[in-house]
Amino acid sequence: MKDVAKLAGVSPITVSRVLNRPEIVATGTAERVREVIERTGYVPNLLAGGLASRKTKFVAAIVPAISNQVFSEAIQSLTDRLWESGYQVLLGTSGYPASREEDLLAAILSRRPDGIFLTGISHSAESCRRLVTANVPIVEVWDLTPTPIDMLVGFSHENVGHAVAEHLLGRGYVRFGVISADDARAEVRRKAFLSHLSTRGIADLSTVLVPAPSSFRLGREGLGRLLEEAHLPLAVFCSSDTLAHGVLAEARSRRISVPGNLGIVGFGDLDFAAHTFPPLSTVRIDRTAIGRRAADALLGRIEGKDVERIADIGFQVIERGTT
Amino acid sequence: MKDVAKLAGVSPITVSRVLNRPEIVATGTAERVREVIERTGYVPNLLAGGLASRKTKFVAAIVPAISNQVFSEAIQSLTDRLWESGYQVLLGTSGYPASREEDLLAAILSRRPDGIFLTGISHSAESCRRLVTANVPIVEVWDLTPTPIDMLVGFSHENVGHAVAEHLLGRGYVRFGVISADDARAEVRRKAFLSHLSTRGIADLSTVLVPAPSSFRLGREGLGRLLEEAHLPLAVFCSSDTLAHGVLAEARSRRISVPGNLGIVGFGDLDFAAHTFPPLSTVRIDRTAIGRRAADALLGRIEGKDVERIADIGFQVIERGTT
DNA sequence: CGGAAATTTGTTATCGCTATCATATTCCAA
DNA sequence: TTGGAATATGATAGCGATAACAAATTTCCG
Repeated sequence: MKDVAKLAGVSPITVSRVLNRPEIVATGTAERVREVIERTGYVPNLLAGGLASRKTKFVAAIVPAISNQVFSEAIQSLTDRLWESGYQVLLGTSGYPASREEDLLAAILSRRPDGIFLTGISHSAESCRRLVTANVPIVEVWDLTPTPIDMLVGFSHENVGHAVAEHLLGRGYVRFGVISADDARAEVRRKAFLSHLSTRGIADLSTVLVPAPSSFRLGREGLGRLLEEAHLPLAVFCSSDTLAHGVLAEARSRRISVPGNLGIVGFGDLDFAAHTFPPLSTVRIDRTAIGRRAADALLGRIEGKDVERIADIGFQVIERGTT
Repeated sequence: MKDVAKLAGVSPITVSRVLNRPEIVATGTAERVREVIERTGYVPNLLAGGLASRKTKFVAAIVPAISNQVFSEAIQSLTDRLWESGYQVLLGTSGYPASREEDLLAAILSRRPDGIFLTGISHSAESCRRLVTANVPIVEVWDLTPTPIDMLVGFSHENVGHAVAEHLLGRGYVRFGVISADDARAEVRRKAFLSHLSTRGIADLSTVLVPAPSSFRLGREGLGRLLEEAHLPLAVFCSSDTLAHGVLAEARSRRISVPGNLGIVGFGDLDFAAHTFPPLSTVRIDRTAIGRRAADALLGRIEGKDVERIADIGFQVIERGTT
C-alpha cells in the first residue's frame, strides 16, 4: 500500500480510502490511485485491515455436515446473500453429534468473525459462555426456542410432530410407527408425534432408532425391524426423506402396498422426494429461506439495525403418494 | 496476550510460544500460562498472528455451487482432512458458469489463504495471473490437464466419454443419444463419447443440451426432446445422475422399457442412483478422495514437502439396471 | 568443578493496515 | 476581499501478534 501511495503521489491512508470509502476521496485522486493499483496488481491485505478496523468481513458457519443436502442448501443461500454485501463464509463442520463444536468454536472465534451462523440451539455450556463473551452477532437456525443466544431463524420441530400425526390420522391410519435417527431435533419431532397421538387415545406404537446420519440402507433395515414388532396396516413417520426412501424400497421388495397397507412420511422434501414411486409425502422446510434470513439477520445486526430476534419460518406437510 | 503474560509472570512471546510451539517452553512455565489462559478466557487473535507470521491456517475453496452433492462431498472431506491439521476452510461459490470467480478470487486473495482449492481447470486469464502472482499452493480438481497452475487432483472426462461409449457398445446398443448440461466438463465427456462412437462407424446420434445446473425436470424434458429426433431402441448418456433420473421417470411414464428399449447412463453415482427402479447405471467418481487428496496435496506443499503435482483418481463405470 | 552446549526466556522491530485527529484546500455568501 | 463551513488529504499511533536475534539459565561431561 505504501508503494502504491508513493507511485500515486498520495499518502497510504488515501489509498486505503479509495479502497474502502471512495466517496470521500476526490474523483481525480481516486482515479489516479486506482490506475496504480491496476498497474501494479496490488492486492490489499484484509488481515491487516481487519486487525486495524476490527471488521473482518466474514461470517463463520457451523453445520453438522455439509454433505447433507439440508444444510448445504442453507449454506448456499447464506453464502450468496452475504456475498452481495461483501462478506464471505468460513465453513466449519461439527459432526454428528456435534463432537467438534467446542474446538471448532474456539478456532473460529480466534479469527474474529463479524457474525456466526450456528446450526441448532443446544450447545455446550462452555460454548455458550464463549459465544456470549465474544459479543458478536449470532444466529442459530433449524430450531425454535424462546431463549436464543442472540438471534434465531427456525421452525418448531414439535409442531412438525403434531402436524404429521394429524395428517396421518386424517388419512385414516390407526397404527403408527417411527423410524428416527438418533438426533436431538428428530427426537423432538418423534416425541411430539407420539404425544399428539396419545392425546387421541393411541398409545400403541413402535419406535426404531437408527444412528445418525441416516441413510437409505438404514431406512430399509429400519422397516424390517419395525415390522418385527408392529403389524400392517401401519403409518411410519421417518426422521428424514433418506430413511423414508429406504423404507419405501423395502416395502416394495416385501410387496407391501403403499400407501394402502403402509403409509410413509419423510422429512425434508429433498430433491428426490417428489420423484420416488409413489412420490413421497414429507415435510418441507424452506432451506433457502433459512440461509437468506439468517444472512439478513446477521447483516442487520452488524450494521447496528434493530432486527427481530426470532423468526419462525414454519414448514409444510406435503401430501404426495405415500400417505 | 500482554495481560496473560503479566498475570503469568512471563513475557508475551512466551505466551505465544505456549500456544504455538509448546515443546520449546519449560513444562512448568507452560502450565502456569495455560492456567491463566483458562482462567481469563483469553482468545488469541489469529488475524494478528497471521499478519505477523504470514500463516493464516486456512484454505480457500471455490466450487460452482455447494448445494450440488458432487461438490459438497468433496468439500466435506477437504474440510475434515484439513481440520486434522489445524486448518479451516473459507468457502466461495462461483456459480454456473463461474461468473463470480474473478471477484471471488480477488476477495479471497486479500485474506492471504495458505492454500487454494479450485474446481475446474479453466479460469480467466486475469484469474490465472493473480493466482500465479499470489505464490500460494493451489490445487485444481475435477479435471485433468498436463499443465495445472500448481497441483491437480482429478480424472479424465475424455476417458469417461470413451468408457461409457465402450460400455454401451458392449451392451449391444446401436443408436445413441446424449442429454448434457451446458457445462465445460460435460461437454468434454460428450465430445469424447461421440468421437469414440464415430471411430466405430456410428455417426448417427442426437444431442440435447440443457442449461446448467441440471435437474430432474430437465431430464424428463430432455428425453422428450431427444425422442423427437431419435427413435428407439436407443442408449442415452446423461451428463449427470440427476438428468438420468428424470430420463428414467419420463421413460416410465411413456412406458418405454428400460433397459430393453432405452439404455440410460448417468454420471456421478449420487446417493439415489443405486435406488432408482431399475437402479441407474452410472459413472462413479470418488468425491471423498478428491477432497482428501487435495487437502493432502495442499498440506504437503505448505509444509514444503515434495508432492506429486498431478493425481489421476480415475473413475468407474457402474453397470446397474438401466443398461 | 569449569566451561561449552543445550535449553529457556526476553527484547526489539516489524507485519500492513485504519482510527483519530490535524491540517490544507476549496467554496461561497456577505 | 474575507472568514467560516465543507471538502480533501496527511501525520501519528496503534491493532495483537510473531520473527529474529540476544541473553540468561540449566545441563552435562571430562
